[in-house]
Amino acid sequence: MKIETLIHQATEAALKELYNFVADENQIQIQNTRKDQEGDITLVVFPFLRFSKKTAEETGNEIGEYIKQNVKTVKSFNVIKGFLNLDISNDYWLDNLISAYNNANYGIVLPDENPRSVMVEYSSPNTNKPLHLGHIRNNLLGYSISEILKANGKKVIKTNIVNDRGIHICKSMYAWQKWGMGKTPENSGMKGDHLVGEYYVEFDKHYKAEIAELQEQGFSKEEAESKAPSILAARELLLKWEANDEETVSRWKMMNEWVYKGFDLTYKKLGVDFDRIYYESETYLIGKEEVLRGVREKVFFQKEDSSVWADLTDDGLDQKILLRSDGTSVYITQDIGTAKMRYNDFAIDKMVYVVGNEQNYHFQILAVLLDKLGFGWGKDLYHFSYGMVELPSGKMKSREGTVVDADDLIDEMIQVARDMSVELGKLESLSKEVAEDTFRMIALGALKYFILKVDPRKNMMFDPTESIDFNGNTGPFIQYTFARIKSVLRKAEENNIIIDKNLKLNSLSAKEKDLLKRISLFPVVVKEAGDNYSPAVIANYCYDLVKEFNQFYHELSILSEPNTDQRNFRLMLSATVAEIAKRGMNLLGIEMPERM
RNA sequence: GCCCCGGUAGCUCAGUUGGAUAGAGCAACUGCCUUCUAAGCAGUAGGUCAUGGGUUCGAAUCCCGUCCGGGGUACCA
Repeated sequence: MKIETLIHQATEAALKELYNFVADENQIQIQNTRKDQEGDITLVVFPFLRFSKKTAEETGNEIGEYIKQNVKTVKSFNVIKGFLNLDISNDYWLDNLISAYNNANYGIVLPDENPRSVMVEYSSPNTNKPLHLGHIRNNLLGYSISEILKANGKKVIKTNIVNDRGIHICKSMYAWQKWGMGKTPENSGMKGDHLVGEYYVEFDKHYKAEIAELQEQGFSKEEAESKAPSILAARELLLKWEANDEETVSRWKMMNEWVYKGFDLTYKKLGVDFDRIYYESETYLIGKEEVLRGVREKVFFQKEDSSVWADLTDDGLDQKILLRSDGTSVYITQDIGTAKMRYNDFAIDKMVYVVGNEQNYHFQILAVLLDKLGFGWGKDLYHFSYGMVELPSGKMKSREGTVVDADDLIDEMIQVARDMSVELGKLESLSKEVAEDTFRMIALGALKYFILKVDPRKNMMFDPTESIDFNGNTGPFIQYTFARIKSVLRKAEENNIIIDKNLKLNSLSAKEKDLLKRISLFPVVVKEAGDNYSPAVIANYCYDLVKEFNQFYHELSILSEPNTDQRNFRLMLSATVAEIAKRGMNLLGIEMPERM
C-alpha cells in the first residue's frame, strides 16, 4: 500500500485515540517534505490544534509517536513549527524502485474491460492557408492530451474537423482562377497548402486595393467592402458551390486535395494523427436540419427577415444567430451537426474540444444549444481552452503574413539541431540516416517541449530568434540525459554487467533518495495531468526528474562503483529514470534518441 | 459599456489546488572535461509575487476594490 495512505489512516486513528476527534478527509494534509528539512513525508498538524488543545510541538510529537508505533515503514520523526516530518525506511523506496523497474506500464493505468470513451477534437484547420505556430500549439496539445487520457485508462478517439467550405476557400479559389495561370503543386513543386495560401494572400491584396480605390471615389468603408469586385466574385462562387455548380465543385475539390496533401506532410512531421476526420461540408446540412427542427419545436425562433435565432437570455447569455437571413448556416450551426454526427458514429462518454480561448463563448453556447435540442450529452462537452501564441511583434495574422509558418519553423529547427551537433562534434560515428533522424528528434523535442511545458490555459510568448534553445529547461536537455543513461547501460552490457533484481545495499545517499522519491511520484503526476488536462504537469516532472539525475550522475559514479551491490542499485535506478523519462516524454509526443 | 482570462527575477516560465526561508532556465559573472556523453555540474547576483484592503494559526494561491494587458460581445470562423 502507498505510504501516504498508510499515514493518512494512522493519523485518523491517532486523532481518534489521542483527542477523540474524527477528522474529515481534507483536514489531514500530507505532503512531501521540503528538501531543506529532515524527513520524507510531512503531516501538517496546524488543523488539529483546535482539538488537541496543545501546542503545535506537543501535538506533532504525540501524533508522530503514534504513527511511528503503528506504521512500520516510519522510522523516526521530527516536528518543526506545525510540521510533522516523518522518515520513511529505505526499504519502502527500494521496493517502489523494484516495482517501477519491473513494471513496463509503471505509472500508466491500463483500460479496464469497459473503459470510458473520450473523443478529442483537435487541429481543425481551414483549407485556405498553411498551418502556423498557433496550429502547432493546438496540434501538440491535442495529441498530448489524448495520450495522457489513454495513460489514465480512457479509450480515446482522436478526431479532426476540417473547415473545408465557406467564403474563405472561395477567396483562394477566385484568386487562383484569376491570377494563378494554371499553377499547381505538380508544375510548381510547391506544397499544396502553401500554394493555396499564396492565393488567399493574393486575394486580400487585391481586395484591399479595390476598397481603397472605391473609397477614393467617395464610397464609405462599409460600402467599399461590400462592393469590391473581388468579394462579389467570391460570394458568387460560394453561391455556385452551394448550388452544386459542377465546375465550382470540382475546382473546390481539386484545391482542397492540394491542401490536404500539404497538411498530411505537416501532420506527419509533427507526429500527430487522427482516428477519424470530419469535414464541415458533410456536417453543416445536418446542423441546419437540427436548427430547423428547433424552430418547429419552438426552441428557436425566426425573425421577419427569416433569420433563425436562439434566445439564451434566460441562461444569462445573449441571443444567438443560427441561420442567416439568406438561409445559410453559420459556424455554430455546423458544430451542432458535427456533434450529432459524432455521437451517432461512436459510443462516446465525453467530447473534448481542443480550441483556442477566443472561442470560450462559442462553446458555452454550443453546450446550451445542444441541451435545448434535447441531446442529453450536451453538458458532457468539454472545451479544452488554451491561450494564444504571441510573437514579439504581437499577434499572428495569416492575411498580413505575420505568422510563423509551421513547416518553415520545423525545418529551421532541424537545421539548428544539425549545426549544433556538428559544432559539438556529436554523432560523427553514426550513419547519415541515423544522425538525420536524431536531428529531427532533437528539433521536434525542443519545439514540442517549449510549447507543452507552459500551462495550456495561458497565453505564451514565442520569440523565433531566442526561443530555439537546446540548453537548460528544454526538450533536448531531457533527451540528452536519456541518451547519457543509455550510453551507461550499453557499457554495462558490453562488460557483461547485468542488473540483478535482488537489491541489497548498505547506504543511500541524499541524491539517490531524491531520485527514488521522484520516481514514486510518476503515477500521481500522470493522474494529475489527466485530471487537469495539462501536459505541462508531465513536462515539468520530466525536467525535475532528469535534473536530479544529472546531479546524481555528476556526484556518484555508476559503473566504476567498487561495491557491486551499490553499482547494481545505481544501474537499476538509472535504467528506471531513463524509462520513466521516455514514457513521460512520449506522453508529450516527444521521441527519445539513443545517442546524441 | 458588459462578460471572461491573465499580471511572480531584466526575459521565458514553475509554484504539489491555503503551508515552512517563493523556485527553474535564459541572459551576466566565477569555477569544473586525462575519470560512465560538458546539449552537463557547482556557485555569485537578481523578488514590495501589479496594487490597496479583507478572510485565518498561516495567502503568490481564497474574497472585494483599483491599475495594466489579452480575448469575447447577435448574420466571420
